[in-house]
Amino acid sequence: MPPDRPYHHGHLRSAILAAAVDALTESGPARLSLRDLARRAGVSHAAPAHHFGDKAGVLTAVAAEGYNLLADALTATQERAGDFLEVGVAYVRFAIDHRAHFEVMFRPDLYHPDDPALAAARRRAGDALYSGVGSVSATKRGLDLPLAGVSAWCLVHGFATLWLNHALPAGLGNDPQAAARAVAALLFRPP
Amino acid sequence: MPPDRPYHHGHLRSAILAAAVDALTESGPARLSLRDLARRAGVSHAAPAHHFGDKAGVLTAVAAEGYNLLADALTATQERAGDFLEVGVAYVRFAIDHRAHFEVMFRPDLYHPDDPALAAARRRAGDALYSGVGSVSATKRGLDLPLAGVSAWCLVHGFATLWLNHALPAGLGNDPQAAARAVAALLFRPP
DNA sequence: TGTACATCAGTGAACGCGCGTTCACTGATGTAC
DNA sequence: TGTACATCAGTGAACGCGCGTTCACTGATGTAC
Repeated sequence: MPPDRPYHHGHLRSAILAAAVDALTESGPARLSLRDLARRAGVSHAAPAHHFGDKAGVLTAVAAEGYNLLADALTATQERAGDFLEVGVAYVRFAIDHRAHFEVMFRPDLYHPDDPALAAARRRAGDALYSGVGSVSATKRGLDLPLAGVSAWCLVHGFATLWLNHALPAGLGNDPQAAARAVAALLFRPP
Repeated sequence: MPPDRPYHHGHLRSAILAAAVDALTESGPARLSLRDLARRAGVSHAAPAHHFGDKAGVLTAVAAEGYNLLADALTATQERAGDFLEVGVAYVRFAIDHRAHFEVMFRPDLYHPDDPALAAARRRAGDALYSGVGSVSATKRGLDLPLAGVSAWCLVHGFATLWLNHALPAGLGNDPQAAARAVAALLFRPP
């Protein structure tokens, strides 16, 4: 009995990508398997490798998608709020809303870091992050601008990572955005 | 032919722990297998499970060891330098010198987070980290003390994570401690 | 000091499982004419 | 508009591998007497 589906999937690439995000959300990168992605996408078990080469190929696509989503989110916030503190908060929100992407993006050992599409997406996100640095108050105090940007990035990245791993003190409350705003204000808006 | 070793290992626990740190350093937690640890420790493949129960049991011991090492490092720096900036730099140094431990410690999904020995070690490290916060200049400026501590922690944790994943701009140079000192000074020592 | 015995750390053969990979194949698509 | 054919996305059976787990077992240790 032939399977109840057309021979050609049509959107296999995006179907496998969506399956990967689901699987990553459920169990993280360590348990990801191509056969599981095939099962989720309803295709034969060899199809994912046929399309992406190997597991790292799938994760490269996930990371690239993540960097593009992050760039979009940071740019939108910068344009809307025009405030670097809010861009930092948007970074934290992205990490929590797109945990699967976020957990892959910063683990280049999991994917092909030289992939052109990935590199372009990463550059977009970097530009979006740093274009907001101009508004950080550190500038007005004559501090080294790129260094201030790195410092801000480290702070929000550390916050996001620790929050996702339930490592931060319970006293910070349940709202990650409010907590991130309070924690980041110390660096972004010194008195 | 019987194996060329005594029937009772004598220090199996520490041998497996050392093997785990080696294996983690080489390939990370995702590729860790009990059979590989047994091979490295020169014991039968079922021995690690006999001792630690399962993989999470091994990683719980690794995490506990890591938190104790971190507590030692932070306390020693605080006593020697008496400067919270240097405690932050010591945090970064620990992450880089003990990458295997560091990568496990903040991934509670990998181990048994309620293990008593682990919880005690984590408390030691937390105390060591926060006992240094009293010297951060934020205090003098009337800021919320615990919040300043969290902020500092996020910054150095983010720096360490991003540095380990080669995500930071190349312009920061090759010396992680010097770079961490420069980046952290913006928060720890506002002008 | 010697003997008997309980304990339990560690063994090793066997098992079933899910995995990635290979490879000859299938059949839908699109282009040439 | 119709036919022939090349392309190639996706199939599915088969493979070997390393894994965690089980379980009857071995033998060193330490205690009781």
